[in-house]
Amino acid sequence: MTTPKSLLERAFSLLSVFTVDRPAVTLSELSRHSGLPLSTTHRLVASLVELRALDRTPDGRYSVGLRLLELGALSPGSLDLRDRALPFLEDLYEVTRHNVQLAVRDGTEVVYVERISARDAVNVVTRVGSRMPLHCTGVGLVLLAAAPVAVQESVLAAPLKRYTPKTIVSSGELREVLARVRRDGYAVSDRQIEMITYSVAAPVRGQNGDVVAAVSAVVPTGTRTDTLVPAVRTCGLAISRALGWGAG
Amino acid sequence: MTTPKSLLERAFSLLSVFTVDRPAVTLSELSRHSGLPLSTTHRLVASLVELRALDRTPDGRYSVGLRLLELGALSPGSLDLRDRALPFLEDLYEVTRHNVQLAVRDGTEVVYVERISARDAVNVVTRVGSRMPLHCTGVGLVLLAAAPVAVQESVLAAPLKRYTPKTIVSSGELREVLARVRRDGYAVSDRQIEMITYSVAAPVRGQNGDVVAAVSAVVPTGTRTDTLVPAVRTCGLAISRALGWGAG
DNA sequence: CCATCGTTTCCGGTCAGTGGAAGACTGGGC
DNA sequence: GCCCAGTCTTCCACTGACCGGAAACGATGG
Repeated sequence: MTTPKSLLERAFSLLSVFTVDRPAVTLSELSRHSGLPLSTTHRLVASLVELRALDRTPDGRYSVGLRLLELGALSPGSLDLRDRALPFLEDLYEVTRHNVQLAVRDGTEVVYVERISARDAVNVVTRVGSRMPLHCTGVGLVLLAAAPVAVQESVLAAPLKRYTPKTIVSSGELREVLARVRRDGYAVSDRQIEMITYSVAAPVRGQNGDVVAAVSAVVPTGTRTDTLVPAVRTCGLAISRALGWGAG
Repeated sequence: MTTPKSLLERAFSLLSVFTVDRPAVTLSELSRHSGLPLSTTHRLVASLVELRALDRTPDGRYSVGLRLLELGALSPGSLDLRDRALPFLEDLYEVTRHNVQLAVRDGTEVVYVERISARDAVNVVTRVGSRMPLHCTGVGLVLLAAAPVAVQESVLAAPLKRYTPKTIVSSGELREVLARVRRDGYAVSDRQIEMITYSVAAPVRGQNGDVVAAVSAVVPTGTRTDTLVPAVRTCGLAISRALGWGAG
């Protein structure tokens, strides 16, 4: 959308056309949404298909290629973290029976790396690979509380997006919440994204003790907390142990 | 590794340096393994980091960026399929308690899209995003049996890689197996990858009835089959229904 | 049959990308 | 402390890969 210059920028602005709501598009749609001239789009798309970064669907449209899934699976968090964490996420899912999520921080955003949800779970907006701001989700709060000061200040300085009446939008309040998260070792995001859900999140630590990820359970408003908090915290600790925290 | 020419090819040959065994590398390793001159590597890597396709780890090495995870999550199979299938995979996992996998076909290979495995499950070589040939895995056989004739012939014509003494390497035998898979509606891969496991796989159909994916359960050799086969087939049918098979 | 929308091909100018070389930085061997 | 080997970063003049307007091609449908 912005004015791209280098070939790589152009290529990525093409890839950025694909979204959850628009997983397959025609060549001219690609051209329009990316702002690139049609012939340029055509040439670039051909190269990307050649490289399997894009796939041509039977109906002539284009979609993201499996090569990118393959590469994405190598991103930090997907490789080691995901594999080691999955069994414990399963355990947590057994207890909660709603939604269980694993996320890492990328800059000033949360990226979800894994998610387990029940067929009849409260519908959650997040998916694997999707992004959310740090200030309003359970995992976001945990990750933000453990982030470098520069990142925290950067988030606190920017306007905080409101999702519901309960969303924290005051930087002062957010500071307090973060302090509480650090003290307690877990975060609660109560109806900050949707008015029908709240989430409890706990940190996951790597070998050197740094917070590398966060686990959370998302449940319908009204579910009792007393068993949920220990379950989520235990899960976070278990994954941390599996990652070598407190060992060599 | 080949002689790249266009910028995109160069960029992808850089990305291809990353593997499961080598998830983070230094700049000069990147240069060496990709065969690109150091300065070119440096410039390209800088652009890729700018675009978040690569990340710089704290120790100065590079790893695949979360942007690629995000994009990969939009690939066909990851988006609709994965989300709809997950709850049913959970159910199947409850029954088997070992490994449950969901895979799609990409050319003449299987790409795993989702996997659930127990902490103490038999160790399986596959991961999300990883590839395997079509002739020897349960999901591969299901997908190959339903693939266009051109793909089948292409696989049958090429030499079939042997993994264990039980791996099918004769194209004649493979033809018979494929016919059986089509007739029975499921596939069994008995110790064809590792001598300690076998897998049962069933097709997943999309709205128009085409096979779009395959589910499988991987269990230790010796586990009884009589309950496994119906469970896997049922799971395949359930996911197909969730995808709109047999409806509008 | 023509109009419309999407796709593919063509081609000369030009500027983004190239990569050798030289300089900066690190760490570790003695 | 000094040197050296390995790694990373910066610089810059050359050049061929990329650009994109235009025009041909091909469906669809009224």
